[in-house]
Amino acid sequence: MNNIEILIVDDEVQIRKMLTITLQSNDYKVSEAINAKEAIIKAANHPPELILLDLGLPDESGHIVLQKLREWYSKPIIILSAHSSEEDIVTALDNGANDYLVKPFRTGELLARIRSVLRSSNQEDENPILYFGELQIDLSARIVKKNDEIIKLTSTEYTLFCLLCKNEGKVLTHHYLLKSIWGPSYVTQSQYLRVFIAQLRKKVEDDPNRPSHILTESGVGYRFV
Amino acid sequence: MNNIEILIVDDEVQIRKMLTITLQSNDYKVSEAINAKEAIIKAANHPPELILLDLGLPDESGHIVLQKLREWYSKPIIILSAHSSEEDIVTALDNGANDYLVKPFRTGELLARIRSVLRSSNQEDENPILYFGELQIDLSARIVKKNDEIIKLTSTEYTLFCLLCKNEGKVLTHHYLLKSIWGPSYVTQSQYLRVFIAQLRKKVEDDPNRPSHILTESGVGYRFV
DNA sequence: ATAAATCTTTATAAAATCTTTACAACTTTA
DNA sequence: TAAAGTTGTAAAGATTTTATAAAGATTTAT
Repeated sequence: MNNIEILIVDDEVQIRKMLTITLQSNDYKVSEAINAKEAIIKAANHPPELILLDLGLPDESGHIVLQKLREWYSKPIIILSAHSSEEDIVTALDNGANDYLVKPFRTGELLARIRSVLRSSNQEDENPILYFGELQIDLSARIVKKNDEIIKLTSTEYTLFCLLCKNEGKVLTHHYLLKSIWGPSYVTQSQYLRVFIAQLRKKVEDDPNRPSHILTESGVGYRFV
Repeated sequence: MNNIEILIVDDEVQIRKMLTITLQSNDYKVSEAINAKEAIIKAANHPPELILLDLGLPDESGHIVLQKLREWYSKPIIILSAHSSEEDIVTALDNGANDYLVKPFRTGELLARIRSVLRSSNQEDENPILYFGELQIDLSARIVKKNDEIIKLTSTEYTLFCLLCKNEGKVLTHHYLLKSIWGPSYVTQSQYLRVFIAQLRKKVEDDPNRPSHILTESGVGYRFV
């Protein structure tokens, strides 16, 4: 079970049953509505990740249900309908349906179309932000803040700082840092490291003379806490 | 003309002609490719907003073209195919196609499905106007205003500006910007970017010498705030 | 077909960053 | 504590990156 919930809206019990079995055996969580009224209520009370909507409902046209849902519901809606007229299809798509399948449809195709619309609706990017006391590093935005103010770091400074932060608490050797940032042919250039560590401390530390985050491990390397 | 460009990939001249006329009369800008090789090259050199891809190409299967495109192209691809087998449909959808239409298709339905996938790829249904201080960007109308006055941006300038605005606060690398706007074969042409950033600043910033919105992250890329 | 607009390329000045140097300050060890 | 080895810092010089204008090429509109 992957916890993706799909709401089936259809008045025919055989179709609901068939869809439910198909979807459940493909690890979706299913809920059902048998008419327009119930569809609106169920969608509102417990919004699913996707809605499969029949157009031929007993109490109200599926087109109306679609319009009402789209006033607030922005996740995918796939129309399943016995009507194959171009007018129905165009109307439904322009009212915000993400796809339109004519009954009888093939199960594999339905599942593929479900995967397709879920894929394109779930393109949200997660934003991993690291927090260390007054410091925060937004890796996807490539931004470092101290007390909520942006600190301007050069490309190399940022790379070095990230490497230290990602290995919080660990001692990173001169050798390792030089190899990671400047490449294997620079492992002897310890002076680079000293210059950049000093610059970083000047920007990041409250008192660069008594660093509280970037600590020196004499003879070995540096450690971030 | 709304400047939304669609690439038609089909080896049959009648179909290309029909599609071109249909799309152009609906205000789309059209380019054409007659085989797999040309499709890849044209998409890479000048990425369109949407690709209509025939599966039956003379030099290589459309399935392969789809896979190659999806390695970097993230905008909508709609398959147009004479094959209606479930296997073809499922394969194409799982390879990243956004929709699959069986030939012969109805023109109105094609246009509705194009509108549908473009709508969900732009995801700005809720708030199609972005505000940043004195600037506002109407994504659906493709209009940028500064202090309520329309700023005239060329197509490329607008695409670049949109990309920056949609990722407000994030640093976008040269590589990413070049790949998104000019295609993967232009990732080394940083000078393009500098020229267009300069032009954008001249139009958008109060003082182009001291930009307040489009910031430079030296050695990395640009950031919009 | 011509004019206008836009894109691409080139050249160069300015700015930012990196590298190197010199020396001061600190740590470790005997 | 003194000597030796390490580390920190500032600043000058070298290099890379960026900004900008403008000329040439291409595309688009009339």
